[in-house]
Amino acid sequence: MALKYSRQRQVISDFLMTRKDHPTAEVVYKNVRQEYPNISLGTVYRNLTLLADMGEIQRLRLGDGIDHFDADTSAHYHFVCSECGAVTDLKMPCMEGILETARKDFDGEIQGHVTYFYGICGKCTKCK
Amino acid sequence: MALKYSRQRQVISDFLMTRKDHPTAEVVYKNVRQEYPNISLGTVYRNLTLLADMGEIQRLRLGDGIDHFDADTSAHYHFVCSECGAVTDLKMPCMEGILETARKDFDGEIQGHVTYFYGICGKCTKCK
DNA sequence: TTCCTTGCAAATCGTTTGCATAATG
DNA sequence: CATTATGCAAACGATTTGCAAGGAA
Repeated sequence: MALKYSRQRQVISDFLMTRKDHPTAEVVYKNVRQEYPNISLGTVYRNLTLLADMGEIQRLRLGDGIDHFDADTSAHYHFVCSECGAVTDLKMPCMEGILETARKDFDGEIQGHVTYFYGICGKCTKCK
Repeated sequence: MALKYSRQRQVISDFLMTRKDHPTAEVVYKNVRQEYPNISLGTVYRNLTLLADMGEIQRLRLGDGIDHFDADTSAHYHFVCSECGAVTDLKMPCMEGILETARKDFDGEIQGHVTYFYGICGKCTKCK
């Protein structure tokens, strides 16, 4: 399955690079559509999955049941606002040693961990 | 909305107490059905949601897109096997201070965090 | 020409909901 | 009797998939 170039994939990838708000497939679709009106939702999903599998982007599952995508593939943590659903990056360092701790007393191979934080974002806090 | 007793809710709750493998709604349904053949999937979902909202059980979102339920409501971490999907409890202590760390440099209110580990469980490691 | 990609629509999957009926307090 | 809960089936929202047509190597 050698990969072939596709304008659609390029546009999707480019769009994601410009955003740091971790958009959903639907949001990617709506935006890419402005510049590429014929693109279909299926194509967006297919390419997001493809890019994620290749490790070019990150798929985030943050508890709201909707997948979010992030062009920043470095290890970092996220915050999800329970009020507005906004997803933002946290500046905190990746927790080293957490895997070692988890491996203690565990039968099997622990490869990684997923962590995200939730609460009320700055914007929503002020609007109350 | 005063709660009224229901045999179905009781059976669902009882069943969950006997399991430590964090079953999905579907699994709860299939099992409860043996003892209560007329129960409907909708009722299972409604009651699981109800019990979770009351804090009697925990709803777990572990990245596989399917909700898992846990009768153990104490704070503890989980491991998900990428091979067979099994969910098990980890013995590691809850990470204190992680919220403090996350709050540094953050504009907004961080209320909690979700963490789970993934990899290959002991059973799957041996079967290769 | 090969075979990867697309657009479109239908299908899937987990979950929720409307409604008439049954059970609880 | 007033309400909450149920079974059933239809509705939902996010995502996937089959297929014939289009585009890249």
